[in-house]
Amino acid sequence: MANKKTTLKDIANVLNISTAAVSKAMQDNSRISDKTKQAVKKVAKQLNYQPNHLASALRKGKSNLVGVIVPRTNSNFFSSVIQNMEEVLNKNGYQIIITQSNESYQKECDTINTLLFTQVDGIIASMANETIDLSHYEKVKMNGIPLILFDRGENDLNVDYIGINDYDSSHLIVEHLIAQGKKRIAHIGGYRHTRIFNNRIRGYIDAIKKNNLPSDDELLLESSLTIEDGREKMKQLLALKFPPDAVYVASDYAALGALQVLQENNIAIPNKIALVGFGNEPFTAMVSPTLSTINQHSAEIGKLAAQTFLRLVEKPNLKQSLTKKILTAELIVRDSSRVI
Amino acid sequence: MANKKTTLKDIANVLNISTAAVSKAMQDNSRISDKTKQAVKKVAKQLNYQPNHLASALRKGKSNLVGVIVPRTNSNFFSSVIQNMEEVLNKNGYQIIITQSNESYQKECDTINTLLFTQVDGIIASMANETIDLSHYEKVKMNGIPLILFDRGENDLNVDYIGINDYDSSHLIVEHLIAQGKKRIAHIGGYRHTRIFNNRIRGYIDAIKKNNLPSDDELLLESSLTIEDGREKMKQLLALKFPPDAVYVASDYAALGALQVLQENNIAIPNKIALVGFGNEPFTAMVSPTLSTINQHSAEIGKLAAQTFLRLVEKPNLKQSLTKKILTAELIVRDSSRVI
DNA sequence: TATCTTTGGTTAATCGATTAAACAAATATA
DNA sequence: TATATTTGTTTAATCGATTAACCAAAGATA
Repeated sequence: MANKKTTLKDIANVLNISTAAVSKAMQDNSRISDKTKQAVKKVAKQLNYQPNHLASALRKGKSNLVGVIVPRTNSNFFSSVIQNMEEVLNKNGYQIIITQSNESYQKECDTINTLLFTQVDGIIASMANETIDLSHYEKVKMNGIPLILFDRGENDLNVDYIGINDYDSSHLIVEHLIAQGKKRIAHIGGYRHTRIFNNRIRGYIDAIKKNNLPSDDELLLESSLTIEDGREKMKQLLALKFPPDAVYVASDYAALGALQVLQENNIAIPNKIALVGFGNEPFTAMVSPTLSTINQHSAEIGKLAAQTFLRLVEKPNLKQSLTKKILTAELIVRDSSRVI
Repeated sequence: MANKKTTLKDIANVLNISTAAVSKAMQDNSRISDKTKQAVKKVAKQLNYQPNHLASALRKGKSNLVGVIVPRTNSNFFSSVIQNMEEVLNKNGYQIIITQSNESYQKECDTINTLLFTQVDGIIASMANETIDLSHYEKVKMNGIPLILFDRGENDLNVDYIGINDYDSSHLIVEHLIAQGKKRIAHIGGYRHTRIFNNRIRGYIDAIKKNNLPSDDELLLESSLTIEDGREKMKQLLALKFPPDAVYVASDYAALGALQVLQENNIAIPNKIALVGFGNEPFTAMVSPTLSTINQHSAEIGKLAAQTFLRLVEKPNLKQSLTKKILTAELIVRDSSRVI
């Protein structure tokens, strides 16, 4: 039994017809007789025929592959976005190639090269923390394939973006904390150069001002928002002459670190210090006390990103422009900030 | 500015040489003069040439793509395995396509079809919980490309496997719990038809017997090991006439569910009931009390799987056989089971 | 000087599927 | 009956990169 893969030609030889006829039969072309179609399919099954995707992709100029770039797959947010994206795309005949940037600019560049090299039909990405320079993304645009950003995007690229209203989310959180009687609210944020974190910071500052609360520079910290960062920054806040009575952390992971530090110091949550995270990672409902957070609608984002790609990929002479789809985030109040 | 992608032919036209010469120049073939090579590379850069991977893959009969199948990407174990696998493979010129089976047999079949269709050069997989029938994996073997299993494998497939010594891990855990003075040890396990869970169950039973402890059918439960299952099964154990004084859970997620139930019932951990999980997910070090667990060496598994693939893919007339690489798991004792 | 080697390419076939164009036979239409 | 249309299929070109085989010119060797 030869191990060679079966090709259209093999089927054609068996039936003594042309490969063209076989190809058309497989596609149910109306110009091929039912008799031939049935014969072709029967032989195809017998020979365990697997179409060579490379060949058809080369000929058709389409790989039916979509590249997906995320900072990491191991957060529930990204993994859920991916899963929903995949569902929509699979249904429409596309496969996805998932890659991780690990928050590294260099890895993101490499990854984009790889995806272009693999001839993907489009790229759906969420940018790494480190990324400031955008030339690698410009390269994607120059290639004429759709580029869709989600969550971590950048206006300057002038492409489609799907995300939540980060600015308003900060208002939601700050006003919720004020309603709980909190007066000195700190923010452990991400780095300003990332648009979403910048928006959360701006939202925080404006909400503080709007409500006539003290806006103290000491209360606003930037970090990469890992668990370790959360611990570090929380310690910093506790060491202040006037520590905050509430802390809004721009990521659930960092919030978890902050939570640990509070518990290690036997600080009553939420009475002494209230805590709110961001992202609605599953563990936020599982830690004790349960953590208030923002639901980012990951499933919806995944689906919308996929649909956007599908819409764009149809357009022959693609010329993308900044098109934002902003979902309304939802505050989930749990024990860590429910004073009552 | 035309949006068409540059091909070798475009470069050849500019320089008035053959595409063959260009192709060879790009590969630093010794039969091409340095002058030509430099000229080619210069023009290639100017025209922003991106080699068409489909074409070269088709011609060379190699896609340099490796398919990876995991139940889900959002556990730290799988995400870490993937990351390490990716590192090794990237270094050797391979890209990976990550797919998720979502623990579904049907999705796993679809996924394999997709990967074969995409002409991957090999598949590295960890099987879905649901999977019992193995014919889709047989199809991979018939295709003549390497198949490597990790963590969730199956001897009957006769391929390479990388995992830990699950059977011995159960002994480690049971004996640790006995050392803490525990006498009635329960096991919330996975389904027996999955080899690794079966091994953990066998290890548990044998360790119990070996140490002359009561082996009570009520103390051994099977489930899919989600958080929800953990909660459910823990409640079941608490409802027993003689509840256990220690519970060994075959997954950290289910252990977390069990932990919640214990806390909701104000049961002292570990004094009244000790708890041990499996997998060393990061949250196990973050919950309170911290959760004892088994380190599965995810990084090592990822690297070994990748290396195994690289070794196999070189072999022209591949004929795989059952080759197991078993790593020694390590028990991490934390507060949930440290009685002293 | 005659022959062999080396250098630096060119030509043409190939990977497997797709598809525009051509064509013969059967059927319909006038 | 003559012409037009439909049906079913074949031929041949194509996607872009690779490579075996070939070739001409320059340099080395006897």
